[in-house]
Amino acid sequence: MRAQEVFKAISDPSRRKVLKLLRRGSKTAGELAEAFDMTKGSMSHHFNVLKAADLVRRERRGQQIVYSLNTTVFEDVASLLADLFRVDKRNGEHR
Amino acid sequence: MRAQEVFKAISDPSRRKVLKLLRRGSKTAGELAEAFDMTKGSMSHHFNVLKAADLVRRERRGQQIVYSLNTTVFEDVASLLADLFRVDKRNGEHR
DNA sequence: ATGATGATTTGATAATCATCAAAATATCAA
DNA sequence: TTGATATTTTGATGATTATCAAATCATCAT
Repeated sequence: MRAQEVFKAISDPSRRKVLKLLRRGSKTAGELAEAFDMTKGSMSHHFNVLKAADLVRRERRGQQIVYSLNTTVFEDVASLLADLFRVDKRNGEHR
Repeated sequence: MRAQEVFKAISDPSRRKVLKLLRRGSKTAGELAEAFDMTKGSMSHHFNVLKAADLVRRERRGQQIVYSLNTTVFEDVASLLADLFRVDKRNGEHR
């Protein structure tokens, strides 16, 4: 997993909203776009960022494209975050 | 907690490195800056971003300033992340 | 008060990013 | 193949961000 791409992806509120919308189940690009006050082109950009971070899956179904959450990445992100905050017990405070 | 500021803060590799350095204990601004190939001014900028996100504590000690991890935010970030990926059991898949 | 040291702030610049409108691609249906 | 629909890609623009050099601020020691 690329921490860089994942955190960048999550740092945008629109993209977090997309992820939230996908919690209830997969949705087409159009369905997702409807929930935003933004052009479909812009939305497509966000989808790409989420895909690059491997946070969503993409699947074509006829003329539409269905997006879904990729929950397997969650564990990676979580452990990465835990690692980031894990205080080292050895070695003391600054003096 | 401001999700926006926290995720933005964490999305930068230099800032994540700062957090990692602080896991072993508090460090002065100068000590932290030494670990980077960057001016102290730039580092100070990163410190500000981390502080704004409440990810670090800042304390003056004489003529130096000591930074330390604020681990209490960790729980907030973790639960926010969990929420983001929590799949809703009710309501089915896309049809 | 003066100088030295540690750190932040400011102003400028280049890079990255979000957004739009328009063009391009893919699929379906006639 | 032509047209319609769903979506992505491209090119441009404005906003944000990371970075630097220089200036400023705060503290300490003389």
